[in-house]
Amino acid sequence: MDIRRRHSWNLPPAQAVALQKDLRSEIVSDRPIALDAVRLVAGVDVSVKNEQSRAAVVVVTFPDFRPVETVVAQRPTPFPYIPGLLSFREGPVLEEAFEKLRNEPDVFLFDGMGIAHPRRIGIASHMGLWLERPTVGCGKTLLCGRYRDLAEEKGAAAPLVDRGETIGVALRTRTAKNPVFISPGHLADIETSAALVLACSQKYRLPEPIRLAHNAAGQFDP
DNA sequence: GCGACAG
DNA sequence: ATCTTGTCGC
Repeated sequence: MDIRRRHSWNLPPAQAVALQKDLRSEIVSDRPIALDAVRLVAGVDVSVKNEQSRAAVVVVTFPDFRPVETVVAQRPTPFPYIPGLLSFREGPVLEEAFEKLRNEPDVFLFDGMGIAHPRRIGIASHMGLWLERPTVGCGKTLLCGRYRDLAEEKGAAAPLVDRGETIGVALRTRTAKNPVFISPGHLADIETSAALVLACSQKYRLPEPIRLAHNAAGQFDP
């Protein structure tokens, strides 16, 4: 699919932070996802091994998760892992993978944060600006913010709050398992983002599209 | 200054 | 993320 390149990824950390502060005003995080109209959901993930990064995007039907397309891309890892700057590490290889996509997913699920980020522009939000489509962040561990204890049952949720601002939700996708952390990426809101992730969670803690992308990105031979 | 810190 | 075997529990 056609991607709107917004800037170079090749920036020193200080400039990357400045760029995030500049782009954050463009993020739309209060727009409900039209869940009734969702037919295709994409799961996005990146694996890294020996200086090489591999991205995988798996498109599945919704709400029954039949795989309709898988694309992968691989290239040298261009940027170190710096908390808060993940998009500059994974952005280049993701861009390459997205360009190979023949389908136009209604929404993209990312392994990582959306606005639940110190500058409110995690990888799901940032790539949302390039994709110009609804994106949702689904992280396994917290980058910032706090939340109250939540019930043990699947579906239990608690607001994720940072500096007095509600930036997402801790959501239990499996009973008695650790919650995942959901936040809108772009063109989405907290409530429908959480509803979508829950609807995509079947037998495992991670929503099906992300799980499939994780497998496709998997371990590989550099 | 100190602690925290997606993948 | 990745390095890594067996092992405890449903």
